[in-house]
Amino acid sequence: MKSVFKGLNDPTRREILELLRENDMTAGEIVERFRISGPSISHHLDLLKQAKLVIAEKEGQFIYYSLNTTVVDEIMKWLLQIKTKKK
Amino acid sequence: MKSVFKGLNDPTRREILELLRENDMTAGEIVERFRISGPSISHHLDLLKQAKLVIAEKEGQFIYYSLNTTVVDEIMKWLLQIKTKKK
DNA sequence: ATAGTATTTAGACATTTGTCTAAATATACA
DNA sequence: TGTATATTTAGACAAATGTCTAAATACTAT
Repeated sequence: MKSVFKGLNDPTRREILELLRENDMTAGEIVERFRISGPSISHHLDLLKQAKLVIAEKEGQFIYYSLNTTVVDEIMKWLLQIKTKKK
Repeated sequence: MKSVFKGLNDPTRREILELLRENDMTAGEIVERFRISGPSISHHLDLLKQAKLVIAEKEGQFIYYSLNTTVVDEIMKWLLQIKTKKK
């Protein structure tokens, strides 16, 4: 939960999630979309992975990243709970 | 949007939101619920206010804080969008 | 084996963040 | 007016964060 909020709290990471909504992508393809260095993107991908917001799968020399939306449900549940004020 | 994610990215602030779900509270009442100093809580309240997650209303020497859930809708919308993968 | 490509790991560095204490501001009341 | 209460503002400081370059690892193909 904590790691999910952390994962979402960076514009680059949110943009990565938006990209992955369209298509699964390799780390390299993701890097191409940003002006940030490869290692920095790799670090962001690691945080997203820790938050279980993405899944990484190795295919040969590439690593494919894809969205994992099950964790998003948890956050939505929490937000919905907050939304139902008692008073 | 950015400030909302930031607002949500701290356990103390999330706990404050959960408290305010039950009842509107004064700054002092909120401080009592934590072991953190008054100024620190005040700072968290300020961030929540900037994110428009809470509303502050002065009543005499007290300041009442209450939830503002309209911003939560925005986040939920974004999350829903992420959830609807294209591929 | 060697060289090339894809990606991550390591380490450094500036910025942001969360916390604190001390001081300032605002209101209530005697 | 003066004192107590409620809350914020200011400034300091350690820890966390996002970025970079250089080096390491893993796989492919010549």
